[in-house]
Amino acid sequence: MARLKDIAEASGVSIRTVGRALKGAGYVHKDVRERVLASAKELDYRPHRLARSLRTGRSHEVLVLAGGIGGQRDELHIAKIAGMERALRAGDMALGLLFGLEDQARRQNRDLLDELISRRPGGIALFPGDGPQAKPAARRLEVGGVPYIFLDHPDRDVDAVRHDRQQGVHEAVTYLASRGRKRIAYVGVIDERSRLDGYERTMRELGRPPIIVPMPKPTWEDGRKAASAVAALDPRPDAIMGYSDIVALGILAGLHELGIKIPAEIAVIGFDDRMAASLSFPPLTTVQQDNDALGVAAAEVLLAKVRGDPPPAGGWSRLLPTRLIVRAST
Amino acid sequence: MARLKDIAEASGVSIRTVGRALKGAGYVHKDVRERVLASAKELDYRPHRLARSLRTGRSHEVLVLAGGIGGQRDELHIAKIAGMERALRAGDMALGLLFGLEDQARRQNRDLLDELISRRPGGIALFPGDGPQAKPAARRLEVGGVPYIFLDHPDRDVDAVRHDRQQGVHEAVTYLASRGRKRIAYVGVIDERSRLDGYERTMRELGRPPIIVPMPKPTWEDGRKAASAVAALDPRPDAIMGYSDIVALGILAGLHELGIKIPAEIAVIGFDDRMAASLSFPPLTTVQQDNDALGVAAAEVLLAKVRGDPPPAGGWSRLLPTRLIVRAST
DNA sequence: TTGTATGCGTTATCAA
DNA sequence: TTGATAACGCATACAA
Repeated sequence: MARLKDIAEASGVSIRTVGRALKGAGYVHKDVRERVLASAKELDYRPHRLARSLRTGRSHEVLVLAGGIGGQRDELHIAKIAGMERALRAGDMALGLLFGLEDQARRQNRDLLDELISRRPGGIALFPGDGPQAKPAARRLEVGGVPYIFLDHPDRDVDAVRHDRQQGVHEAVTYLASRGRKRIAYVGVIDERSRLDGYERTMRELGRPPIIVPMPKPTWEDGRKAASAVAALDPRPDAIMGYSDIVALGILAGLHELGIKIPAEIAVIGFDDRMAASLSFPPLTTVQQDNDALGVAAAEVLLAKVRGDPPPAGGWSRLLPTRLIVRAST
Repeated sequence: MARLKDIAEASGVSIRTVGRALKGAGYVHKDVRERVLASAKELDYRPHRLARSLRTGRSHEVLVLAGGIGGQRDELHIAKIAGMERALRAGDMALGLLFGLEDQARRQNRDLLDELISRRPGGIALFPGDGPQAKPAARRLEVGGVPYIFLDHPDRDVDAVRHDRQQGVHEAVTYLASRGRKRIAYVGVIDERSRLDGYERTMRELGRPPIIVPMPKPTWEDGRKAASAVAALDPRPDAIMGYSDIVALGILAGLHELGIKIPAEIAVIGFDDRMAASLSFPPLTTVQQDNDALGVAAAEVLLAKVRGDPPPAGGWSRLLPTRLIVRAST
């Protein structure tokens, strides 16, 4: 593979001149520049990124730490990563990917952060559910001078790009009301505030009492069980705002078992717009999060941090809008 | 960050000695070695991978080209990538990830392969659906001396790790027969041979005539429509082997609309074990492909190629078994 | 058993 | 406007 030296010899100038000509900066005679560029093209020159990084001390790689338990193989990750990669590549950065370890290996996950830093990346993007807790990890990265961004991490104290879940639920519940639903229940775990806050706020706006059916874990099975609980309420709700698509699909299954017609008797809305939401019976209305856009936003923050841009007023964190996808379950 | 030089100064020896001591090869006095190792630990020494690679000419990175149209955000990719990453890391290799471009940018995808090669990776893993066609891409990589592996690519002429789809269908259809199903239909696109071959072979084994319901595209909507076609057959099939989970879930929806009971009247099996398969009503019996294992296998082939191992008898390609996951749809 | 010196390909310093 | 040359951190041929 062609080096600067090869181009220099081919075009009869020094290496330094080749460097200037290719970079486009500094004084280079027009004729010389053209000659050099021609040689470079001819030899199919590609800069050796390693050598460049070694010399400048600037990394052209962003490391992404994905995974941890459960989330490790989450389909929603891939779109975020794809968005990041595209935006990073446009900014002349490559993306390196690592996965966290299982739960029992917490200590090894701490070491993992060390390893990430020791690879001297230009920046680090972290998914929630990784070994190290968010705040200590962020502090460690700040101390180490490594630009970082969290993706969709609930902890407000760290720089993160997030989806506006509260707004998503607000739009969904408002939509249910606009379609004439009178008794809209919320089914979900109650320790996740953003969605629940969105629901309660909206019900207040609508002047209606909230109907909250708590569940221990946001699983399909608990969703299925919750369907019975909802159906047993008197008066019975005519709409359900589910915590997630997984929960909502469990609710769908539970309602089917009870012989309850969807959406005629009860409408159901999910959250996430997983692939499964478009493949259910009936296809599930849901709140879509633009994961590609989230990845792009994360990359943009990282690129800005790498460039040394000053943090914008209000900090680096960004909140992205969500969108209601209406399907046949409402 | 500590360099070899720092350790050398701290322990009062030369850089060369530090190198030998850390590597564990060559003659180093025991006391000296201990002193050096202690300093290294104290200073938290981490080798600078870039410098090492630049010097040795050996890359410690494998690039993964994922994506292309449609498949770009496929949830099944993430498990493969995770498996690869884990296995690569164990082999002291890092994973770099790139995504192909949309269909209209075919020419740019050709350039993409150039870019991959020009980054001088230790190896390259390619997902199907990428811009360059498999055979020319493989030849280009072979000429360039870059070890490669395709993941689940149908083209038999390239080195690839694949799932044994034929075997998966065989197991599924055999299972249906063992559960007393008499008329087992196959619903799918007929230009994909491996699954169809598995079905036809099994029906032959069972001494039954095949019932093939072709569909134009393997989509949920076409699956839904195919359900009517199946239901209209006389005699009506009592089991359906679906081309994929997406198709099978469409079939489920179509059967629900017709008021046909699943699995009492018709059993349904899918293929892929997507997340959606476990979230449907009823949960879908399906053929699981161990994508994590596929990623691991791909990494192993790549690591062997990088080491310069001779190709095993029968070539580098590997075929991985699939597994039937029985749920409530059968 | 240990040390010196060189080069990987690039960028940057400084002089010409 | 251009060219020698040093340096990034590591690995290794060669000398001691």
